Amino acid sequence: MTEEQEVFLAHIQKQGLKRTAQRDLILDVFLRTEEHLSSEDLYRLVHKEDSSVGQTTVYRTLKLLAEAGLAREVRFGDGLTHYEHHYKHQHHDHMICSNCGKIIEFYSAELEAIQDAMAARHKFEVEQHLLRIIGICADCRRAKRNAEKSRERIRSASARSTR
Amino acid sequence: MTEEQEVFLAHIQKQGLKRTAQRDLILDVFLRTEEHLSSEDLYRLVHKEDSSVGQTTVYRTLKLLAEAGLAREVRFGDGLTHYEHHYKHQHHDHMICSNCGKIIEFYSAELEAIQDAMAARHKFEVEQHLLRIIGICADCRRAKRNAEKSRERIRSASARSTR
DNA sequence: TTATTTGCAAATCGTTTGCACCTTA
DNA sequence: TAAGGTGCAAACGATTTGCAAATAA
Repeated sequence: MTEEQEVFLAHIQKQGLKRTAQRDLILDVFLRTEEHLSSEDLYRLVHKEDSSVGQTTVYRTLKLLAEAGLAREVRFGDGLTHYEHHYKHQHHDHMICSNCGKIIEFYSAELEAIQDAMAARHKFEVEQHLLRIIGICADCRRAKRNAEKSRERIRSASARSTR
Repeated sequence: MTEEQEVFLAHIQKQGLKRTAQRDLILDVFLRTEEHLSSEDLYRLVHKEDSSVGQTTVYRTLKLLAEAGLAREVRFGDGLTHYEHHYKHQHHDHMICSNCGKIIEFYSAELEAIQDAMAARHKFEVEQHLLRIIGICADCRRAKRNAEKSRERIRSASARSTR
């Protein structure tokens, strides 16, 4: 039994809830991914392994995983709720590629320190914070540059042929 | 005519759209607020002044204001889309009180600089970024402290009377 | 006159809930 | 056996869309 499974079991028992095959499977599939899955994403993966599991159970179990401290809800602003691993995972922020959707995690102690200082200046007690940088990732920038070069080659070639 | 109204009119004409009484009113009401309104909030305010305007028109006009650069969509993660003034407004971030919902705007050049540096480190081209700090505001913290003190007074008073 | 806009109602989408049946402790 | 859990279908709430009637250019 992995540490995560133990944490989940402990949470379940502390709350007087019950261990079920569905919950075990959903946790298992969740732990096997390293993405920022939406409930629907996870449902599809779980459904592949046991098509009798319903969407509702996945929604409810993700809530449970969040309560147990194993998952963290993240709203990227696309209307979906995403979940990422949270157990023993350091706090971090996200860069999201608006072209390909890739998510890059990053952490900066300075950033954290300044945020705390800004909060303190407003006598604000921080519960959580969320930083999202949206833009174009290195791969997509390279692809874009290549596409431009390629267009240029075609242009100059056709200029030559019609000269 | 205010500068904002001119910007709106220019945008409308450039797009081959039409100026209407509803759009004028919605812009006017929007400009008179300094909050982070949801579409529903704005609808209620507009409705008070002209009850013939429909919700749909408010939704559509807010989209238009965002395109014209007069409003900015902000998702705080409460499921609603909020809009704030954007024209000639400097970029800023938000602290949101989880108790009373108050929104504090703040800006830190250092924060911006570090974000850009983090992006550069990942060869990431920033399009926009969003920082949200959630916690308890100064007022709510004070109220909480007072409530505690008051509870204590009652407790010690009743202890005295039953002694 | 003609393309655009309007308000309504219906549709949509992610998520939640009510409920009868099933399972765990 | 009692407390919980499940899957389905229906309900939900914010937003969007289809449409026929109204309006600006």
